[in-house]
Amino acid sequence: MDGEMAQAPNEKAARLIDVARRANVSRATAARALGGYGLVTQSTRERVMAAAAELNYRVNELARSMRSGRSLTIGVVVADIANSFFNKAIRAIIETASQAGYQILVLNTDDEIERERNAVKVLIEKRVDGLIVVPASQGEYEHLVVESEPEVPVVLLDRRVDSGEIDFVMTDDRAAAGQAIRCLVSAGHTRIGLLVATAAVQGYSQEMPAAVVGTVRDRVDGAKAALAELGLSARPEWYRFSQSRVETARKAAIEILTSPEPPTAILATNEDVALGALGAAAELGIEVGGELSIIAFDDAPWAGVFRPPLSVIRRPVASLGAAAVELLLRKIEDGTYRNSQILEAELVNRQSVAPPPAKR
Amino acid sequence: MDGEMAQAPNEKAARLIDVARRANVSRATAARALGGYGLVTQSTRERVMAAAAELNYRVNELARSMRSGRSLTIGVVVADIANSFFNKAIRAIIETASQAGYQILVLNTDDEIERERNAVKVLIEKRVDGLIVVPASQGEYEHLVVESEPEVPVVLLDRRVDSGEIDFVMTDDRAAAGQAIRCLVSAGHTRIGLLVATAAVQGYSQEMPAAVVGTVRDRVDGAKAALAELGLSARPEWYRFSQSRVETARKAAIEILTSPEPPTAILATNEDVALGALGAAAELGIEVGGELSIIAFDDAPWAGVFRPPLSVIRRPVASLGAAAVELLLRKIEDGTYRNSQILEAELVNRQSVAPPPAKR
DNA sequence: CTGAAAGCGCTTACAG
DNA sequence: CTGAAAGCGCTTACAG
Repeated sequence: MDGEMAQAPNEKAARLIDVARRANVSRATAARALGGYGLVTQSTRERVMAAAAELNYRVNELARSMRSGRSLTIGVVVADIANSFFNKAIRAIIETASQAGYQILVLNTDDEIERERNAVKVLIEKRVDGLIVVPASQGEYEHLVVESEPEVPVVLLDRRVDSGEIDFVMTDDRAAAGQAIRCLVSAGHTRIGLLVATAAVQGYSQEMPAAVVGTVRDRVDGAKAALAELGLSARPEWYRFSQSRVETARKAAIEILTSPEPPTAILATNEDVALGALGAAAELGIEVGGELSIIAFDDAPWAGVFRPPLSVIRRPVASLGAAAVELLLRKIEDGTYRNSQILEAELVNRQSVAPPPAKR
Repeated sequence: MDGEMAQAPNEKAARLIDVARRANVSRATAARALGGYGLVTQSTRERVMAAAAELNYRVNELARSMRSGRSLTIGVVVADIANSFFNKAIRAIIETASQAGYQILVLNTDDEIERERNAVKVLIEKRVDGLIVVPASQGEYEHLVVESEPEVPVVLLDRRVDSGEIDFVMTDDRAAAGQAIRCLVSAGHTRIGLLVATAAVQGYSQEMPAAVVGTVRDRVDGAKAALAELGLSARPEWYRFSQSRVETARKAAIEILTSPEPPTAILATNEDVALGALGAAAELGIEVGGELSIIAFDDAPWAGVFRPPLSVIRRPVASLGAAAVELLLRKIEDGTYRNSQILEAELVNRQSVAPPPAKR
């Protein structure tokens, strides 16, 4: 009768019971027809569907979640959503999760442990079914093991913590750093600097900060080990640990490049510090891919277009995001399921690596 | 008594009633003490707080939301979360919203209207308190006016639609494009091409697709109007409308640059197509900031470090995101509040603009 | 195959 | 200042 009016504005949103009444069934039956579970006759289902359409019914997921105990929501806690590596990962996470019917609640921490703790707390209160976290600290992870029943499964992305209890999905950055060093050395370099991005320092420093995250440590250790294997070592003056900001990294790189006997090659551990190194070279009039060789972690969108095209370590970021979701979903199904993953990275040697200048 | 045991794993999560019992008060009183509203004596509050801490109580926001009718969640529907403009905007949105106690549910549409419709539907079902949308289409917006009571306010980001009913926060792209053209013309250019990013086309085309979004149209119209004002016109061969992918845009740019009488300058309407133009120039051995001048929309992180440093139109992306949230929050408070905003963009002329080559 | 009832965990009037 | 009761909108056993 008022079928024509059903979508008029300013009507109270229809509830399940409104649909049920219009279809002349009980709420239970209406729920079954709409939810596609349990048994309903074809004709009942059609009647309910029609009623729902006429009333423009939208299920209240809040109510559904409360009753069913599953929110179909995953919380993502990330260091910096504006970083190109993380945002490609998030894109893959959103994609993979939504295919499975899950939505994503994203929080940013800027790698601050306090904000991470708070983010986890908020997400637990929102009753997410699981958590994907890029942890800010390797040692402080108590907030990540969520004790209550039902347990909230956690998967770490890109980094691990000092607990065997929490699964992670990351790349083999130790091996990747080694690959980069070997590439540089076989091009003839013996003086190789390291520009390392880390949230564990204000500004930048020459010493590795103690609180550095595992992934950062892997990259540094991997580089050092490869160097040692090749009979090389690195001077402290060639190292800088900088926060992940282009401007800060630029200053740090300038120090490296103006040291008495500067390196002829630099390994930069992420997009921001790579940009800093490139900026420093430009400012000092040093030709990249000529006087100075550079390899950077992560194949940022601009890297291949840069002059010279930048040699990079390409990490399988979309696979990493997808794998994190898949692992998390399995853990949501089965609380005892355990399975960390380490994916391989690939060196894409474009044109920012060249033999070192002959002058000595 | 079992205070020490309170955090033991595998206990059922404490509920309000558990806290209430332990503190010897009613649920209502416990809720008031915890929620910080209503009246409670100091000593009662302390007792409740202590009980909550001992039980490691976490409020169930799902239940709270259902009862209170507010989910403290905002839905964000964006074309491409991996685009540097949008992800900086999202960063600002998350920041601003979380300061006000709201969390963000993000969905990606790749500028597909069907996915946008579905995203809005899902978010409504999750009972978000409001929606920030980068709409994929200017004409199809029925799904964005959510009719039921209570109304779900919507703010458009970066784009508007053909409805006066929906508020938006965007930049004055028409003016910005005009500014870019004037900069190019005063450097001496008369042959200026346009490389336009749009989701309204597969691959790329010379004609402007009909379904192009308002922001794209603004940029093209703004450029054309400025050209006309200066007594110049543009040849169709100098125009390409390309989907927002570096590789596609590169091919389109190559066509422009190899046309019989190629332009000496190009205006690129976003990061992806700017990268395409730069890639094309490199491939053709054309020197940017010499033979070819380029201005791009959006100050991507790499733009200032590029060789030559890229001249760009810098849009106030963080302000845009923050403004969208603030507007939305006001609308959530007051359903009748209306207020669109158009922010100004700024031309940052670095070194990719130079006089055209003298040869003719 | 369908329905009546209970209940998820809160908050909101309403009494007192 | 505190408590008993109702209710937000669903789904889940349990009967029939």
